[in-house]
Amino acid sequence: MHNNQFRKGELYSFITGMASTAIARRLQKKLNQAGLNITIEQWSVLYHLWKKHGLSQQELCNATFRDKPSITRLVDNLEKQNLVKRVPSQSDRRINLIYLTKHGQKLEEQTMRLADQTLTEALKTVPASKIEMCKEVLQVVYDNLT
Amino acid sequence: MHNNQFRKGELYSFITGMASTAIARRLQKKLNQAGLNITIEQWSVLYHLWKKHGLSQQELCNATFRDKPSITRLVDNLEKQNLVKRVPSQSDRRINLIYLTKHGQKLEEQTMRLADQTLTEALKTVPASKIEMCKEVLQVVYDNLT
DNA sequence: TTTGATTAGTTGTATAAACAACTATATGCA
DNA sequence: TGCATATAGTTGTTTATACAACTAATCAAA
Repeated sequence: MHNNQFRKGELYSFITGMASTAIARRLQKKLNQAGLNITIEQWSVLYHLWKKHGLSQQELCNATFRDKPSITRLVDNLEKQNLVKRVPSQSDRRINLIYLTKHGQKLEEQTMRLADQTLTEALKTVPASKIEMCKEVLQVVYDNLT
Repeated sequence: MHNNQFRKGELYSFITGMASTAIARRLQKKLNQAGLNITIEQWSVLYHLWKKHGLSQQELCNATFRDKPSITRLVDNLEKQNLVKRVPSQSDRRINLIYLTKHGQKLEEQTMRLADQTLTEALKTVPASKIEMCKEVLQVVYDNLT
C-alpha cells in the first residue's frame, strides 16, 4: 500500500534510467570533444577487451549484456575503425576471438580518464557511503531481473 | 585517491545503466506479452500525456529528456498507431499540441499496472529506506549533469 | 557413425537516439 | 514597419537495439 504508492511516484525515473542516460551523454560529449571518434557502446566493448584480450563475441554478449546481433554490428564498426580484429579460433571454427589493434589498445588510458572524470562530476556532492549503497541496490535490481 | 579507486571499480555499471536497462527490458517484455504493441519509449511519452493533456512537442522534449527529432518521430509512430493526435495550437502556429485518442487513454491503467509490477519485481528484497536513498542519489547525479 | 539438438555468429527489419541542416512562425528592437 | 534573432518542428544520416530467421560448426546419444 504505502510501498505501492511510493513506487508509483518513483516509476518514471527508475524505468527511464535518467541518471545513467545523463552519465552516458556526458561521457559521449567528452569523447567527442577529445576528437575520439567512438561511441559509448563501442567504448563498453573495448572496456572488456582491455581487461581481457581475445574474448569471443558470445563472451562480449555476456559481458556487455547485449544480444548477438548487437555485438556482431558493434564489432563490425570497431573493425571498420581499425580498433579490433576478428581472429577465427583454432579449436572451434564457429568462434571469433576479438583482439585489440594497437590503435584500440592506445585508447584505454585516455578514455578511462574521461570516464573517471565523468563519474567524478556525476557523483560530486554524493558521500561515498551513499554511492556504495546505491551501487548495491542497482546490483540487486539487476540480479532480480536477470 | 581512495575515492578514485572506488569509482574505477564502479565505472562500468554506472555508465552503462545496467539496472535501468534490465528494468526497461522487463517492462517491454510484459507489454509484448500483454499484446500491447508499444515500445517503452512510446510509453514514456504517453506517461506524461496521461498526467497532462495537450502538451507541445517541446514540452514533451523537456519532460522525457529527449531532443526534438526524437520526439517528432515518437509522435509520428504514436499517431500511426492512433494513440495520439497532433493539434495545431490556435495561438501559435509553430506549435503542435499532442492529445491522446480514446485508444491512447485506455492504455493508462493496464500499462501502469505492468510498470508497477516490474518495479515490484526489480525492488523486491530491497528495503524502502534504501530505495529512497538510491532514488535521491540518482536525482543528484541527474542534477549534477544537467 | 549418423542424426538431432545445441552453440556461435550473421542478416533482415523495425524502432530509437544524436547531430546537423533545414522551414516556418513569432518576437523584439531600431 | 522592418529586419535580425529566437523558437517549434521536420528531415537526413549514422549508429545502436530487439527480435526473428538463418547458416555453419560442434556435440551427444542412439
